Amino acid sequence: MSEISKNFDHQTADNYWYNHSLQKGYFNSTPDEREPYTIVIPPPNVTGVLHMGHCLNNTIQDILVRRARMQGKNACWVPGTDHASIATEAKVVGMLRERGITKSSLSRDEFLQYAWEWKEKYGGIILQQLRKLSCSLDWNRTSFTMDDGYYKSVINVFIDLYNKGYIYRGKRMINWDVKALTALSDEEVIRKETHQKLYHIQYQIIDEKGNEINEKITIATVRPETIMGDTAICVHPNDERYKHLHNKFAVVPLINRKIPIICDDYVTMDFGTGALKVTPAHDVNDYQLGQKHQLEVVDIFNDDGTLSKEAQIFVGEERFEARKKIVIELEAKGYLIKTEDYTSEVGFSERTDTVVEPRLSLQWWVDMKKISGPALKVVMNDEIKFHPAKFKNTYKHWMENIKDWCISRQLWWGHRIPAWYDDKGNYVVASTEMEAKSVYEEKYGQLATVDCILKQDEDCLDTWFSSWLWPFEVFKGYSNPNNAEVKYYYPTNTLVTAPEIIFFWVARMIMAGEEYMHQIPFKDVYFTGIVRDKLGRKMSKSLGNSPDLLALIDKYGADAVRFGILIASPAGNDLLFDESSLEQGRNFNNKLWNAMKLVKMWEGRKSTEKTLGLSDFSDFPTLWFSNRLNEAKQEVETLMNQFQLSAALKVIYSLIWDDFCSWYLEWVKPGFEQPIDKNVFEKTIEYFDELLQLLHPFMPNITEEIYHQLKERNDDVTIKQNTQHPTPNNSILEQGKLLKNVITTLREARVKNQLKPKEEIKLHIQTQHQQAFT
RNA sequence: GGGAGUUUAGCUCAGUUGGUUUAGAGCAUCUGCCUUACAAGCAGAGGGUCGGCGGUUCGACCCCGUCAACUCCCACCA
Repeated sequence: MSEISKNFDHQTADNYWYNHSLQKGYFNSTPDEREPYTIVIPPPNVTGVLHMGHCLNNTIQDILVRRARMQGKNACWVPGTDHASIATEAKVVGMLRERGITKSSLSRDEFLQYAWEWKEKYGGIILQQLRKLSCSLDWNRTSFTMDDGYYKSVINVFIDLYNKGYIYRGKRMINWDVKALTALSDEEVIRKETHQKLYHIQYQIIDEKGNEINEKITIATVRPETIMGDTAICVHPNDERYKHLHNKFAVVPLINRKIPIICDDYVTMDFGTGALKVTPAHDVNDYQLGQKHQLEVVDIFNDDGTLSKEAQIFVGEERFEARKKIVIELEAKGYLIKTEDYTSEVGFSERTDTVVEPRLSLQWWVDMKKISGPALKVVMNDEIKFHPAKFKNTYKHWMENIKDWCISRQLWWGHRIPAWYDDKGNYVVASTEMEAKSVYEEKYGQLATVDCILKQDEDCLDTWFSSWLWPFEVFKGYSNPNNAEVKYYYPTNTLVTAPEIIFFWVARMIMAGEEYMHQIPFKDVYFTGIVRDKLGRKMSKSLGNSPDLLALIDKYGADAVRFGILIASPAGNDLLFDESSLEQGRNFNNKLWNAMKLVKMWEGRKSTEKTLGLSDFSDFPTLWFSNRLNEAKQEVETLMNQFQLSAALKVIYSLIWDDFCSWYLEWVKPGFEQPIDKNVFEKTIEYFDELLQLLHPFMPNITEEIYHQLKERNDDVTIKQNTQHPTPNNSILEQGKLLKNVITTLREARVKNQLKPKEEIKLHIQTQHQQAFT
């Protein structure tokens, strides 16, 4: 060991000791006779860079895994990345645009080649960053949701669910992202309060024969550009104002289409004018109304949100441009009779932040009622435990009102849907073209002609349709359910994830686990808080309030970052991130470092004589501290078992700083250049070791380094097994408290009465102590 | 509109099946100290009528009611 520096140098510790443990292969796992402890990482987006959320999430996982490893379990933490179809495709499209290439000028294969190149180049970044955070992942097991085997399993799961009748193809109202040209699930739509205008538009009434009568009806709408898609006007059956218009017709302004006036109690009489224009192609509720009343569906939009030929007017205009223009025209022609300000919630795409367009489309769906059955039960009966438990309510509510899952995405980057179509719209589901042909022939007879080829669906599957297999597919559990690995590692132990993806991911993993492994995928789910800034705002790129994590690691060290984020992270609550907690972590590092320096100074001054420092009160300090240590270990054990990691760290922090450094070390500290009792010295090293072991899962680098600085040895803290913790002796602990009080009182007395410091205190302690303990 | 949750020191949070807590911790603040481990430190100090009101009780931060504020989820009236 080199000379001990004045302050702790985190960079040495971060780099050296972490690489050292990696080289020794401590983090690699293979099945053996030990009890396994398994965590699969929530795979970050392959395009991602480490942010504060990852930092919190992965620090927690690393703590759990390291602790299990130190308890002698076979700890296995599986790393990997998610192909993240929408996010990645957007990045690749952006990259191509910078090079002057448009996606539409490329073939599917050409595009995918660029995408894979991009993935190879940048896809590993986030995993490297996890190393910087000192995460003890089993790197040999790194998985990717589009690895060959994984890809095939996803496809086969689709085929299997289709054959079971759980997957269907249906025309449904979906959320359409006009920028990404893809369908979005409800969960990917963010509703925002938006200021709008409510336009009151007048429609001419005509009778059954088509003759104009002297009557008009006024509807209120925020979307005047969709009137060309109107196929009815709806009023409440009991609304006296409109009773005389039942069974009459109205004329859509500007395009003069005749539409019926229908009645439905869906309409709210006192909202707007009490009359509703019905546009089945462009509104979810209107679509349902349309189905009920068998209305015509007129789709007036193209994929990209411009008006189609069906609109008849403003064809090719962007939807919001068209809105402006149509308002002008309606006003000019006297149809617009009133405009009022109105605020309501509008859906925005989570990915592109454009206004979502409700749209009818043929999509692939999973019938969730058929597959979700056991997933509710295993959470409600605590077979899978949620921490904190309050998320059970949220989960229950969603599961009981579960809706079908739209799994097709109009993207190229992802798992291509294994459906094959002929030119008449017949289709079959099969894993390859060859297979598709034989299934086709079985189902529909011979292909009509030799030229008539089957064409594969252009769409990809939703990203979550691959990641819901993650807990078993990283062990090849679908393709080979009886392989030794999956049998050993599955079910995994703990899932650590964000509450935001409880439905996207957690619920669906439980369903997939039950469906294919006939077992739950994990026993405990720990939901972390959301990382917010000091002001309580969610961290996001657009706000620019997300600090550069790697810069923070450089500045404070990985251990300090881990400490800082965890100490500020109360169980079950959001975390308000503030750099000052990292400073606290750095200071704690330094405190430990200096405690080590102090103890090292005594090394050459061991004496066989009883030569206690400040006090001469026999063996009390060691007796007291060993009991205090055991007490704290029990507290930590209890807290860790309840997933109260932040509280456990606080216990360790105060054990080390207050009890060990401020009390114990001061008590046994010999006077300047005085010898120290050999026994006490050895005990002190022993306590220090145990403290390092306790702290190691939280702050692996400094504990590893001090462990080796303290004493020459052949092993590492990383694999050291935590020692037992006997029940502490309460009367000794009480005596310790008493003694602390006596000393504190004396110190106060010193301040007030100007007593001399050290010698006076020593004297007083000796006499007071004898009174207290003899 | 429906559901869940929160409200304790400047900030972030603990807390008790209701009685040794005259309500605790960390951070921040203030005061004094560069005392041979550590100023990234040490020794002290200040700071809360436990969201408001009412009730149950010998006794409530803890239980009940009510009001208020905030957060999240779900559904949504054009």
